[in-house]
Amino acid sequence: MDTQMGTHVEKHADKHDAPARVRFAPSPTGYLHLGGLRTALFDWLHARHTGGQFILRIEDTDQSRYNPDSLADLMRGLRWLGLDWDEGPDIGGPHAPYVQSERKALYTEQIQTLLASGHAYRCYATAEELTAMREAQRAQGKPQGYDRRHRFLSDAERAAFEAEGRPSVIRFAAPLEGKTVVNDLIRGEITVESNSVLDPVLVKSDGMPTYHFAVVVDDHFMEITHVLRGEEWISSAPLHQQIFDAFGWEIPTLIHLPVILDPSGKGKMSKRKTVVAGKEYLALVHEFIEAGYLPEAIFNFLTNVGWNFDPEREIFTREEAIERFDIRDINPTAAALPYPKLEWLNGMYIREMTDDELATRLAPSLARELGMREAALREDARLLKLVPLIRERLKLLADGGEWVDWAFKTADEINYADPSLLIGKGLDAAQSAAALAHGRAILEKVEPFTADALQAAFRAGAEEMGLKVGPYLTPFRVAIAGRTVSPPLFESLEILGRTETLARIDNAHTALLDYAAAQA
RNA sequence: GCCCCCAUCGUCUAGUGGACCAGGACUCAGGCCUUUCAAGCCUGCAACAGGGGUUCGAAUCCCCUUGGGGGUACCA
Repeated sequence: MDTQMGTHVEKHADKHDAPARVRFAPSPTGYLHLGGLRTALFDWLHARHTGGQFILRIEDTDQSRYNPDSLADLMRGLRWLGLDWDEGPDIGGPHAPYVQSERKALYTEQIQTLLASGHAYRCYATAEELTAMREAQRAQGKPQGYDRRHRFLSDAERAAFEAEGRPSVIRFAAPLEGKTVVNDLIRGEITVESNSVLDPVLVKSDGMPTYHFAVVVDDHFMEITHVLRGEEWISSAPLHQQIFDAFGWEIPTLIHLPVILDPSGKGKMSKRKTVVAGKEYLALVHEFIEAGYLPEAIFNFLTNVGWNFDPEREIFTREEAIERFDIRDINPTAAALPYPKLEWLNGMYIREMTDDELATRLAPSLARELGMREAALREDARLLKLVPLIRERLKLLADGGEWVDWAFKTADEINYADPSLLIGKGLDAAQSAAALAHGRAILEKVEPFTADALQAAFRAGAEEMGLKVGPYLTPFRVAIAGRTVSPPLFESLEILGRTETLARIDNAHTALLDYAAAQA
């Protein structure tokens, strides 16, 4: 940290360096996606950087959209990335509860202030009435929005509606004149005509607050200092500003984060996986978890979209990110996620792991794929021997199975559906079969049955047959792994052992001869 | 339609008036290495949206145009 005092260029600390209270306030309507996780990450980074608090608050004022699986998914995603919260629905805190539907009494109490000061009023318009209004506006090419028809009701008119038993909502009475200025830390002043805020609903007819009202009340009472949220909220920021003003409260510092674009670069990222040019792009956090992405990689990746750790360095730890993160450096430009870079990063993190770490991280999904118990797999000697062979070949943990499954099968479970794969480059079926037979003799007698000894013997064998090493080895590779692409051959043979290896060579040899006969 | 936000390589970004004929990373192409595939190393392609200003000097400041995005609910 640069803390040179005494020079005239000293960086004076301002309020954005003080311990901040930052909330992540999702609505539990669906599964957490990468855009939401990025917002939470920036919230968390700022809270941790300043030594403040990261608060989780659930915005469930729309009960019709409530999804019971959502909260668990959300918390799982945050925990997976290591974003621990200091206050939240599960752990409570000084401003509990942290679920808006449980805070209804507070909103009901607070709306009285606005009603009394004339900053809010009851509106009795029905849904049908409002729909008709909008249709008429559209037909006339006018801006659509509430026309304040009940803002200036006389006492008699109001009494008539009440007597009728009409349900009502409470609307905000926006200033009719002047301009409203919203200050966004990274975008500067955003100015709109005050009356462009068309008296939105604050309290619905069921008595629940709308988002706009609840967010202001909660941010105030929870003493939130910084609000980081998606760019899609810019247009409602003037309303929030006006509500804060109506209460006479100080608005938190606002930072509207750039939206995350679709991988195609067109429009906001979808909450479901999208396919662009035949490639599938994931969107939900649980999908990334299941696909075998590492939280370290996602953390690193997301941190560098909309903010930049260091122009000359791509890989960094979370501690380093916390140290350097500064909300003032957030970039306001919308961004498409560079997915190929994420894969690269994931591979980088995999390559940094020790054998033991990688084995542990691989075990759960691999055990499932192999039909083994995780504990049994973790103790299986084969796993630890395979890990160094596949480490630099893995992009995702979930790819582990296709690299190592052959080692856990028996000879009869390896099938050669396409025997032509057993043929080495530049050879024909007969030559490859001959190579197999030739190598089989080596495998029978080589001592010890280790990678080094096998390598020496096979190199000599290739020379003996007048073949290049690559084509000579192909039949063996496919014979033991069932694929043309596999971990290094000699180490693989050592893991398999002599007996099992010979069984596979024999099966492959037979398959190849049958194939040659069929061709002839 | 109306309101608002944004604008550097294909993508993520550095750049806050001169150190920039614009730096890094991913992707892509070529090469080296090599038992397959990777990894690693080397080289290369590739951008300041356009037009006006301001200034001795603009990627950087201002204006316009264009393009992209967001919003326009008793959803968040």
